[in-house]
Amino acid sequence: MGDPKPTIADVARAAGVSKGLVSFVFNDRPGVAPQTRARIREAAAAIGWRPSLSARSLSTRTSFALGLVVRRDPRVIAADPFFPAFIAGVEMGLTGEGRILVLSVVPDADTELRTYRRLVADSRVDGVFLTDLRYDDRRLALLAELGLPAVMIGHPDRSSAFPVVNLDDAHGVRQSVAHLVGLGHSRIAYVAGEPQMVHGRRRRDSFVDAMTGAGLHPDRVVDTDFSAAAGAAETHRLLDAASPPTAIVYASDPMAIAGMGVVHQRGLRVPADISITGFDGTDLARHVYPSLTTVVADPAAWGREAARTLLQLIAVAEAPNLELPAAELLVGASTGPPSHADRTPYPAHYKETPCVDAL
Amino acid sequence: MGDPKPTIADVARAAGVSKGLVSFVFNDRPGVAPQTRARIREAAAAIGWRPSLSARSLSTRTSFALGLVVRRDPRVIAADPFFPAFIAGVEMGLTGEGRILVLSVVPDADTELRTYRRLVADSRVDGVFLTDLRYDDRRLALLAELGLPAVMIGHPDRSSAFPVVNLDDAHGVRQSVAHLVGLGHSRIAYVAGEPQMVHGRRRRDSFVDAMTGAGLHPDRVVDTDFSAAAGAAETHRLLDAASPPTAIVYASDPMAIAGMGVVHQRGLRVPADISITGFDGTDLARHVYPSLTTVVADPAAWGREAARTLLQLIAVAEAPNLELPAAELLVGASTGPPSHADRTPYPAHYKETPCVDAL
DNA sequence: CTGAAAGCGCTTACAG
DNA sequence: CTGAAAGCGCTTACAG
Repeated sequence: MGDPKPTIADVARAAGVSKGLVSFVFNDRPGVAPQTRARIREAAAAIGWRPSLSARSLSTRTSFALGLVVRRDPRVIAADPFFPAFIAGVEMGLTGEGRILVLSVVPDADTELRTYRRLVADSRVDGVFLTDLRYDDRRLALLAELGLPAVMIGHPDRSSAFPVVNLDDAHGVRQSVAHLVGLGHSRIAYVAGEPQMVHGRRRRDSFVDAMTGAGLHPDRVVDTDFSAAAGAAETHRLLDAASPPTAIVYASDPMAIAGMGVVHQRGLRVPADISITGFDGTDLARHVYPSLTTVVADPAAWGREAARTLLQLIAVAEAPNLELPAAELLVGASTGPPSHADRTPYPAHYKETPCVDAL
Repeated sequence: MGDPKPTIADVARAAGVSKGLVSFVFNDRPGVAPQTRARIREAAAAIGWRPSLSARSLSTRTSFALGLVVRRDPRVIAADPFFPAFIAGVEMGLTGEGRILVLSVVPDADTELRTYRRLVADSRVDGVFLTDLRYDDRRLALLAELGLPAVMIGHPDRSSAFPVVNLDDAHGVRQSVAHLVGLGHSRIAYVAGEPQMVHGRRRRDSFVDAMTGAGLHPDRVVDTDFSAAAGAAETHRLLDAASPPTAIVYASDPMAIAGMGVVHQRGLRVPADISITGFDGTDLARHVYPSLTTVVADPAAWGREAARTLLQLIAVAEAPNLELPAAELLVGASTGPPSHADRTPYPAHYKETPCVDAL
């Protein structure tokens, strides 16, 4: 058997007070004499008692946990550096708060909504992080109906009572366009993410705006599912066009790297023939050749601040919106001036007759 | 107020039985007449009652949750496709079991051990997944002491009472070596992961064994921290050697892709000058140029089976070890026969005098 | 500022 | 096969 776990009654007995008083002390409620408070703390420490979470959960209807439900294709999420960094950041924001993170990965919208319902029905979480907001996102109404506190990661498409923690990633897209225009590009394409996602379309819109603002036609914009495969396929399509782009802006680093692979496969050079920019600032982007010009954000800071905001919302029923430093362009070696004349694609046997032999 | 949530008492009243009997039915305990059982189920469904998890947790000392504590540098984990896929698999194994996943990302060993202690002290989880097993892994003794059920993802370095769900990844490394040897390579290098991790060293050992078995000297083996930066740095070092390798086997796809970047940066060709193989079978590996020869495993299946094993262990106090299909080599375009003669590195201005212009 | 008691909503021997 | 009661370990009005 060993020593049975001490309970609040043991502490009360040791300190010569009632259980209620011990509870008051451990919940920082006023109305306990400082010396009594100290005596109770000492008694608890001596006995090695900590309040039972299960018991507290039952009487306070609190779970001391936060939830993150991720609706993504596992294949896509595996290539996306956002979530691991975001989660690590959330963890930082939770440190010392005695709360944990409940994670769920779901394949589709129905499962997603069912998962939230269930988390609430079982009192599994005290609040949730809303990532990957979509247009007409059904989660907003559901969570409002369920009365579950939530913090939105990025702005939604409509007003909502939940606080927003935002990081302006569109800024990085605008910088990408400005950078390319500054280099002399005019035929710039954009390989977007999922258009159903608010951040996906917002980035795309900011590309269109930046192009229009520069007096250029944003007529080479394609949507994808964010996968490397889609990035590669759309790159082929763009390059097959009668008037192919001289630069391509991608909505993610994996897609940009896949696109770079396509460019190389077709015997074209980066950036001499095609300039390429990514989005995410992944570690890998710095180590491909040529190193990727990309947009870096700080998803860990995003997670940390989102956690703090959610904890505040849960604690005092309201929390202000928060704006984080915008995503910034990091210029690598994958962007450069376009060639002065339009070039036709180089012969596909480039790779069979490698340049190095020709030197 | 709305309608207060129904309790077990409401169901008992509606069914005309005692609360205890309702509890028996919902816990599938024997000794309830089938018709009574049905009547109680109906009453509960009509009322919309589900047992309160908090109340069950308090009386049964069960949390209905499983834990995963990941000790990894967020930057490295972001590039590693293992965890997202593994977690998605765990989710599949949990479906319909009414259990959730608690995730924690920690930076170091002390925090890691403290996290397990805390999960147990607060009865947060009924069992945990042990990934990234290390030599002299202190978690094994700690969890045994705490009495927390655990399932080991891969074999540990010593015997342990916890069940193992294994996937032979070393097989893929052996296949990589055999593939390269078959192509005619003899100077094959290995860029390993962290040597403190059992799977890291086991893969490295199997590389050494495979080389020795082929009558070759495994004298080009370097350790890394699994980061793309380390993969790139070690690649430079290997290629700077007096007798550089003609093929490099990497312990991860991100390192292999970074290594490929280095090779290209130095004006060498893949695979004409250097063959490269990776490990993980990431989506991106198929879309770099040339496409990466890599080793594919099924981390989602690993997660699913690990979840099932852990649930079984928790339910009946024991579960058998499980062996999953081994990781298999997937040949891409990044491996080919070596050049017949030793070549010196090509001039660094390769990229300034591109081959395509020379055509 | 303090104490005794009810309540959170289940589970589980125990007696019948 | 069934019922009444104690217990899980807290929190929280309520009375003093």
